[in-house]
Amino acid sequence: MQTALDTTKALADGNRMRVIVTLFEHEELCVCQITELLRISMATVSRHMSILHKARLVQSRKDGRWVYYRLAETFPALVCDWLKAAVKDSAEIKADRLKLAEILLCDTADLCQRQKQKKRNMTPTI
Amino acid sequence: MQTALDTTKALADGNRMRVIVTLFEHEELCVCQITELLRISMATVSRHMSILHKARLVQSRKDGRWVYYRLAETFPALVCDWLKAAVKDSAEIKADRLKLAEILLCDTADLCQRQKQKKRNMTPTI
DNA sequence: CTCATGTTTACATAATTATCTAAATGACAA
DNA sequence: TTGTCATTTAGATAATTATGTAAACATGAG
Repeated sequence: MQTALDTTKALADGNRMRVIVTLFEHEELCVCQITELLRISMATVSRHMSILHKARLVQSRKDGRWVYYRLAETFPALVCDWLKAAVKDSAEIKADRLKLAEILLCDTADLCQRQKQKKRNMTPTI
Repeated sequence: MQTALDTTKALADGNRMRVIVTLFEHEELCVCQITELLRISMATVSRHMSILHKARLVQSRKDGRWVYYRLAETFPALVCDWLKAAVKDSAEIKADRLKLAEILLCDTADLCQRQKQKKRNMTPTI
């Protein structure tokens, strides 16, 4: 039962579900692209991807300094079919689709820069 | 996406998953039968069933003082098929199968009594 | 109605999970 | 090597979830 439970637990988080659904439509995404999509810290994205990986829902490929994630071949086909249908009309998912189209227009390296940029532009508190 | 998320969250707990899998094989179960199976407090069982109900995975029927739960017609068929296959060889689920066979031999009323009995037999701490 | 009984809800607490910042790791580039 | 950059891991904290006890609710029996 643990394996099935790992699967449901991995999918029981909004951010992780958004990543999975996005991967239905885009072969692979690197961490900084996902970070830009979800707008949470890169460290948190990394932890989410690790949970998805341990549940064997995604697999990763390292290309230089970048790590790309894609759906794993072990992703349960029936769950995949169900989820695709279940989120078809979701407003949140539609918004992600548009957002990702924008993100894909950017160069990957620029995206990562953008993360840093945000930090530098932070108005110091106090 | 929220509906899909409610589904995965509802299934992302060991006790709730055990109940669902048990309901694959038994048309309906009352709260005290589930309580006896899971060996947690009746109040907690009630909350778990409420979560499953809100996610539209189970439906309930009231018969006098008893409440019976069964799989809902809205339970996603693909998830059902996946889960059945995924837990087929689970030791935990097999044990539940045996345990439930025992439970079904008892009269429903007696089962509830048994819960009380346990309390009375508790050796008082200090 | 009153009482006993099965279930649910309220409240408090323990356990788990999500998140951030900062430090560590691994890989390319100069 | 040394520095820089993308990612991961550590450590701390906030938020969520699971659980038990006790009180409230609902229903059948006398």
